[in-house]
Amino acid sequence: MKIGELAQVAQTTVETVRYYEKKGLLPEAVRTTGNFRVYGSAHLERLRFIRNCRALDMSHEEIHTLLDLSDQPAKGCGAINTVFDQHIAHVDERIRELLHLKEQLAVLRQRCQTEQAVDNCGILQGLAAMETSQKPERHTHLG
Amino acid sequence: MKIGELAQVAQTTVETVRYYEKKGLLPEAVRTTGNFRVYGSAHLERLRFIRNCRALDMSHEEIHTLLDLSDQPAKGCGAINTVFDQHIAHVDERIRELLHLKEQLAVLRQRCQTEQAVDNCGILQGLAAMETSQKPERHTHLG
DNA sequence: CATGCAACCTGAAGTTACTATAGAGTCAAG
DNA sequence: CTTGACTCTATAGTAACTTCAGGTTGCATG
Repeated sequence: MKIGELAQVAQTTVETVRYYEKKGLLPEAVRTTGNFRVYGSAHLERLRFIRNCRALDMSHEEIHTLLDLSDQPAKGCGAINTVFDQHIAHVDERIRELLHLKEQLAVLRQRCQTEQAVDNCGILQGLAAMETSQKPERHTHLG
Repeated sequence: MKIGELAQVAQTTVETVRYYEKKGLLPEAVRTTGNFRVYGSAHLERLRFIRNCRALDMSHEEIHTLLDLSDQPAKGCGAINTVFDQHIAHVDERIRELLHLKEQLAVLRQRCQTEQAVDNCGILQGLAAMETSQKPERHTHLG
């Protein structure tokens, strides 16, 4: 099949497929005489795998690692489980961060219940006065 | 004060300060004869405000809007509250997304409790077989 | 006075994971 | 033989910075 069909059955776009190839997540496809890419079921499987990992918010780096590991059947799957567990930890971390943010936002929100003059707006006052305690170190690739 | 001191007291970096100026979040600073930027307390206040908004994961666009609104004391703070409420909704949405992810990850994780041959790894099988139901439409700027 | 060094300057490129655009080539149908 | 859908490459844009290269400024020391 050609790239359009591949993209469609894998629920993604043509541009994304070409992008994955350029980034080395998908192996290069065979070309027709007219220079069109041609794909088989192995490509489709791999692309589906990648898209599923992305749907779980894994980074390309994580996916690359998983693909490399699964291409080496000699080794067991311990390393795979490790990558997976680390990713779960990323997600947990980000959830904790966001819950903390939500709390701070709720506190600020309470400071302005009614429409007022800007000078009296409790939210603005809070935003100006807050002490930036949180350092923006990201321990996760999740935004 | 010069840019280094400003950055330090506002808990950020020199590069970030220059970046905010270029992007129009911070007004341009007066320069010394040697072309060094010089800042006063108004700049510091605004920079702190921006950093606090960033600590709450607001986008530059949201911050820009807030700054514009607070520069117009004529109007009330209704619009400000609206921006704020929308941001809270962004955070909530992202939390929901991540909780959903976490659930899917947990299910997958259960499929491989022990070290095995790669071919038998339930996680890999799951990643290959999953149906990409979730479309990656982002209703939030939070990654 | 020369020299060293930290702090400052500008402009451009790199980061992530794509998306979008421009301009050109391929191929099957009418 | 032309139309139109599909494909190709290469480049730029997105968010919010960070990093880098290469060049000043200004203060202190020898």
